[in-house]
Amino acid sequence: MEKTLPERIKGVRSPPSIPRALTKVEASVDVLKALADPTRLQMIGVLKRSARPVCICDFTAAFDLSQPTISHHMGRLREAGLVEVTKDGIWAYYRLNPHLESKTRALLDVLV
Amino acid sequence: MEKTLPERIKGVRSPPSIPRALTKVEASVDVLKALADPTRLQMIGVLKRSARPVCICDFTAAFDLSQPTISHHMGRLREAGLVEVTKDGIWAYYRLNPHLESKTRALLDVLV
DNA sequence: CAGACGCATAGACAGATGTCAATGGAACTG
DNA sequence: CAGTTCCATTGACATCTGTCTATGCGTCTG
Repeated sequence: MEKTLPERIKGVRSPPSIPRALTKVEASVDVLKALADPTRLQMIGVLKRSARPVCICDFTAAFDLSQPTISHHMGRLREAGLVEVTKDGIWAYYRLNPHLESKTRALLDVLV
Repeated sequence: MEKTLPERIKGVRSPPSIPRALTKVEASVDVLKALADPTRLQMIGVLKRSARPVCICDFTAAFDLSQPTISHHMGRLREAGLVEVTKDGIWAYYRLNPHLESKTRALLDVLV
């Protein structure tokens, strides 16, 4: 990774090409992987539109998926740094990470 | 998919929640899946920054991946409608799809 | 304290994904 | 025409991913 497109070497035939530097990209990929699932993208949409943190039990009720699956998806979003959780007694409330990088924020603004 | 967060039913304990409509999201997910790979995201970056179509042989030379793997990744981008190919004799030139939806275009502007 | 409840973790499993070597096909060259 | 070159397709394989059931853990309530 992180290479430069080469000049065409095999000069036998007429060479085309456009050399270019490749950019660092790994961080974006982690966020994209986290968002590249319909359930998780909808979850993020709900959280982004919600003024207050949302109880995860509401997602469990809203999607046709088991409670552990919902928990798994939210965990993926948490690992990617997209959401934060706060516990209140028995409940877990999730909200968008308020300290998202501006690039990530811009991404969400486009997506949801 | 495409549901509404329910009113909290189990009124035994104090209920929280924020009902909300979930949005259609499938199209975005396909694009996100196509972009959620470091090789493909770099490819898209190169194509986006390039004024002219880029020969796929340049990607084969630039990445430490086999030719079939590069071809496979470019195929994924093509299936997602992100790039177009034109053949010139023996060579294949790829460019960004010039008719991307504005939302997709905005996504790429944020990402690369 | 005993039971109920919300949520996370563990384990299992099918299907998708990233990678490569081998092959095939189209187009150019001599 | 025979050989070469570029690229896509195929088949194989290990890993990742999404899903479920079962279980465990912390918290509340009677």
